[in-house]
Amino acid sequence: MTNLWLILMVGDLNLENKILRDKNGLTQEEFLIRYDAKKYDRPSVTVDMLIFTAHKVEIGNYRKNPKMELQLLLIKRAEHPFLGQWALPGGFVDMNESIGEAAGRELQEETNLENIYLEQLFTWGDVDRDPRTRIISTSYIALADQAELGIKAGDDAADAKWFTITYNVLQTKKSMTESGFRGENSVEIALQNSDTRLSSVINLEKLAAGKHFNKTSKVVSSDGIAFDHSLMIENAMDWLKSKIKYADIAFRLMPEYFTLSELQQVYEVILGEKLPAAAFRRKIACMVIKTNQFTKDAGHRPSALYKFNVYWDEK
Amino acid sequence: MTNLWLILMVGDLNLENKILRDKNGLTQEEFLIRYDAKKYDRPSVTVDMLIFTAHKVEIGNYRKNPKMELQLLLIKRAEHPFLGQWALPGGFVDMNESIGEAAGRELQEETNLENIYLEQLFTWGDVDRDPRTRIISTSYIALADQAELGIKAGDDAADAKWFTITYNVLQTKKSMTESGFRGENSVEIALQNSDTRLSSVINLEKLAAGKHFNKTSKVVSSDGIAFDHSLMIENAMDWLKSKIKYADIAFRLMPEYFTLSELQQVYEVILGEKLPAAAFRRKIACMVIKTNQFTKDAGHRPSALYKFNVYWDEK
DNA sequence: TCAATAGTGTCTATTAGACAGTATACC
DNA sequence: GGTATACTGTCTAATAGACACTATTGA
Repeated sequence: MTNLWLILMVGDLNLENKILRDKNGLTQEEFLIRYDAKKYDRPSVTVDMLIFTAHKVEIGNYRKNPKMELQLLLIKRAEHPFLGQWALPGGFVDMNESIGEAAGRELQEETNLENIYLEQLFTWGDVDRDPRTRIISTSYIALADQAELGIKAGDDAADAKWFTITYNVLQTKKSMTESGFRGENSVEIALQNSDTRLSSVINLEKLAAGKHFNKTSKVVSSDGIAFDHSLMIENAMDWLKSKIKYADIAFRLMPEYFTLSELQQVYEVILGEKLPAAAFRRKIACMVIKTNQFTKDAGHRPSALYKFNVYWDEK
Repeated sequence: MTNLWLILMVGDLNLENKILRDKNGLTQEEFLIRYDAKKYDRPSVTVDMLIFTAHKVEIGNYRKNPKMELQLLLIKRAEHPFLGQWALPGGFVDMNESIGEAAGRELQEETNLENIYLEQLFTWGDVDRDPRTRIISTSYIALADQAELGIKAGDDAADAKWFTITYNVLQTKKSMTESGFRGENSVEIALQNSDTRLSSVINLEKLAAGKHFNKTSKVVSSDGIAFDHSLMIENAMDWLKSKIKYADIAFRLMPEYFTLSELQQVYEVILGEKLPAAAFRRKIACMVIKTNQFTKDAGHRPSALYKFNVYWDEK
């Protein structure tokens, strides 16, 4: 049934193919009827979701601004393999949905949110990355505003929880080789919530020889994080750190109205460094629109509320 | 056999899992023995290679510098589907190789080159993107120096040929909507060699509403290009255009020794615009090392030869 | 009044683009 | 000498960081 429909569609799109015959004398229609999709072993395909949000934590001082934290949604595995460990939300791609649709569906199942920022990051295809069978997985990043979030556990999840994530550079090494150099960085991904702390150490190596180089990342230790998900998390953090410099991804973590201080804190928690306030305000001025609203009860001078300027990029 | 080995490996890596039992009372080992990988239909997985090189074309004037062109390797399909049309080199991922290894293998089969720049771009997972069966494909970009290239046809290829590629913005439209705006660009990907011209027009739409936006790309016409490969090509060109601004990818297209004018031409052909020479030289000064060699027989003032500075990024 | 943050103004150093001007080969 | 390209110097405008300064609230 499905096969027949496909043949018709392709036939329509490529009229000239109707008369072409291959080395066996078959037309495209005849070829497709005979095509045996089960001829080769096939891997399973899944999507894994990196759902981030920015979370304000109140500090016990009425004067002080709340502290901004970056959070990631993880699910405690209720099934083998990695039973009891924490994993990224995700699941198998159905045969009748695109991988982007699968990502959207998983996101909806976990957060009840549609229409939020969602982007494909990377496809993980190591042979032994899943002990069940050969599974290839595409990671997607989703950025959500805390205000509109609600959490619903998926069917293979005992528990879904937000973890505050920090990216700690433990060590950077540089050494010369005969033909180039070797750079070795080791970073810790720490995930913390009220009752659990997860941690993974990853070694990032850059090996340059002549005009070529090789980059590898290896898990040194992974405490409580399932599969190769600590690599996916490191990859996503790295993506955030670099993309925030030239794109508007920080705004996907903000509510509709926000202060420039809150926005700056989001930049700082992702980049892992303090930024000079005056320069920051000048630089993002073109990306925001000032409203005539102000914060209240701040314990100090109130702050103007801003909105994202959707047009900032369109000269 | 394979299953058993996996179980042992996972057992070793996750000692605490040995005693954990799931809701059916199974240990991880027992679960994995019972796991039926054939339970669900699975898509096929392939890799598609975007192999680029920079090619100098002599001009019939002894004084004039040769013109730099960007070239892409395509293969004329000898089999259904899309028999007789041109496609990116690629193939199925074997069950015992990672997708990165599959990309490296395909690259080696097509160009006889190993150890050249290779990076994953995007995974294409639309349900109907291949008329044979559900096929998910990951595109990889490879950048090669023309000097070290040799071409060998693959087994499903009647012919492998280099095409000069140009990226032509046909139209840009911006219009306001109630809640945001719509940006519509239409670009032509033209591929030309001595006896064939291929062309595809693609519509890129950016739809912004409130703080959210959606990007879509659609093939308007595709003349002689198989599958969704014109989308892959547009995606790769876009990637080149943006990444060349902050990374050292241009050098992957250069031979070991090159002039700054040649380098500038590579930037210009990728960006599709002329650059001011003085500013260009200042900006890339930190990425190159001047040698004491010069070009000869140029018909005009000779040019100093430079090498890539592998350390440029490592403060 | 003061603690804490919000927000602005100015100086300096850096850098990109504009553009003119000099240099040097080959015919 | 003329053509084409190689390469440099200088002016200007824009911008990031440094830093000092002012503004505004709640307790």
